Amino acid sequence: MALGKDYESQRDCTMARGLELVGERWTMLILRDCFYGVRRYSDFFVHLGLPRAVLSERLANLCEQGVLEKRRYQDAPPREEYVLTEMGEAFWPVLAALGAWTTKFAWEPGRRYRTFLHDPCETRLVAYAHCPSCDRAVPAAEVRIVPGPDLPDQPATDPVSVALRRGPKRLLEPLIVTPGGSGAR
Amino acid sequence: MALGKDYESQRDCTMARGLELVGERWTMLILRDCFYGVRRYSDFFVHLGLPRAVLSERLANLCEQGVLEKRRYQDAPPREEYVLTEMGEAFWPVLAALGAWTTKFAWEPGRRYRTFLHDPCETRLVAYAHCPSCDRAVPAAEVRIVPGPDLPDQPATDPVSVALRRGPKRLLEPLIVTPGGSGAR
DNA sequence: CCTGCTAGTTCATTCAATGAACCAACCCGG
DNA sequence: CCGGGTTGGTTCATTGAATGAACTAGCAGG
Repeated sequence: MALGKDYESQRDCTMARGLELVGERWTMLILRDCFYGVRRYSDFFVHLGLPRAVLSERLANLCEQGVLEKRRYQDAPPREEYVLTEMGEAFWPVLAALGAWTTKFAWEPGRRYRTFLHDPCETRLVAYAHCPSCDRAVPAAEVRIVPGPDLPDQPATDPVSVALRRGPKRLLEPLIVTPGGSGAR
Repeated sequence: MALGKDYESQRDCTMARGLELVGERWTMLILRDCFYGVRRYSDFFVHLGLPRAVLSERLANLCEQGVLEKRRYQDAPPREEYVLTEMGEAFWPVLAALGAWTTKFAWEPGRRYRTFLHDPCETRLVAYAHCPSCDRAVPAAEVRIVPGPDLPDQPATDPVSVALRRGPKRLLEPLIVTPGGSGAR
């Protein structure tokens, strides 16, 4: 599987679950095009230059997941368009964060990169994880990982999953992995 | 190519460029594990359950791009660890946004999802695109797309790229694509 | 009736992911 | 100094997805 969509071993993680929805090749670029205002099959096709079969499959998948909605905007001749749902529009922070990260750390000179400004004030966007209570940006080092609830099913038994359930623990702290029960490293 | 890494047709877009760095299958999950505190080859391996060859290739790639650093933390026996660079740590908002999006829109009941809290105040994180000037979250509809600079090389000629260069334009506004010069739709 | 446009489907080929096996360096215990 | 265990890989046959080209279908307009 190539950038296949399942990550069966990662059932405890929302990020992995998200990647099952949008992590396949081309999918995020299709969503980006939706934000650009692209709505028609043929426009996605000419802009992205991907195989038609892949485009069809991805669009159908995104509709099925509720990220896009396919709707008829004209009856004669029948024409369909793909538009972002509320869920799809809510994906914007992910793309904004990705674009901001690349702009800062992987900018390649000599390319005509588009930029994104806050229209009213013409300021370049940034993207943060945010704490609604403190009302400020939260760096990874201040984030606590909280293991998921105990459920009747069997939890993952690999040493790393076990260590992550031992919590509490913050991001970026080295994880102490104990292979089989004794201390390591 | 399966979630291959190049998107040659998308040279004008920082998001596509970012996906060339981290968009391949497994790569973002490796980064997530780095934030979890995983550092050793064998720990990535047991936790992710991916083929060793893929893990080796992805780690080498991330090091080459400057996202991770491979360093020896012990000489006898020689042991290596992979840690996030400044660039790698700056990727956190992308993962946070992805996790928050999934939590809100694609939560599957019956899974032991980990959650992420701002440790000092125990508040669940959100993620936004942010305007440093207005100091507030910026929804997609308020964002202006600014075409990249004019450069000596040949710009993309597909109708969608042409339409995007006509700007100014906001995200989510339907893009008027003119196939070959006459109005469409 | 003929042409063109949109929105696909089908299919042979290519290339990456998978998974199992193998390998090498090193430590430790006997 | 021999054998077993751990770490950190590499190699390779197999599978399955992406690619790209060809083909199809519905409909409008002339």
